[in-house]
Amino acid sequence: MAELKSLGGGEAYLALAPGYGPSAFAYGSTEGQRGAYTGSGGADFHPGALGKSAESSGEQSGDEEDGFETGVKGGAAFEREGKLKAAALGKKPKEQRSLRLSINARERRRMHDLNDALDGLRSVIPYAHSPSVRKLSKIATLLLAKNYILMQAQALEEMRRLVAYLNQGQALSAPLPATLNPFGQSAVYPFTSTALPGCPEKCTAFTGAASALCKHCSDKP
DNA sequence: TAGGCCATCTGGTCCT
DNA sequence: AGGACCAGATGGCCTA
Repeated sequence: MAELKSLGGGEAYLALAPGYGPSAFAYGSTEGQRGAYTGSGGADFHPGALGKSAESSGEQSGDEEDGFETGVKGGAAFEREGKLKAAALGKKPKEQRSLRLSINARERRRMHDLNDALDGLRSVIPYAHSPSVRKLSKIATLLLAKNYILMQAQALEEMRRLVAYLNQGQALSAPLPATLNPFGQSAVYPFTSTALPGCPEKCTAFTGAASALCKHCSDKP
């Protein structure tokens, strides 16, 4: 399984473990050649209909074709098992098959929704969106998103500290302490509860309103 | 050809 | 009972 690189101060926050890095996605093929729901069973799934609402509401009429005529795994086995189970449940094989098709369609829709959500996630992750670059895999998307969130939280924390520091009336020309250097290695994992001296008064005094960047101000009721 | 990634089917489990 | 969620299995496509 992929291992995330630790999130250090100036480290590339979107780094992925080997095999999930950008180079792994830059091998030319454009998306759509694969992963367009043309898998083993999807006999007549419409590749263009990736829209969630369209997918979810107007379920394709190809459910009846679900794998049974396309040689997909489980066809004959299912027929056999279906008959057995149908007998056990007191249902006709036809009803059982219909139920199975319905379940399959539901599961397919669920997975499509999941993929739509992943597409949405990809769209907000900063990486090379280019026709020449293959889209992120699912696992890479999740790992990248995690790192991105951590990076954002860290940047927010740095900003809070910077604001608190400036609010203390320090001269801007003074060298920035190492703990406030956004590019330093002293970054602390987000959501630290470090007290900011004088923050409650100074934030409001300086801006006239509680600072949205100040953890303590935003924590105030 | 092996390995990675993916879509789909399927049965089981849990929840409403 | 029906739906949602999950994990395993299977087979297809693509790249190195």
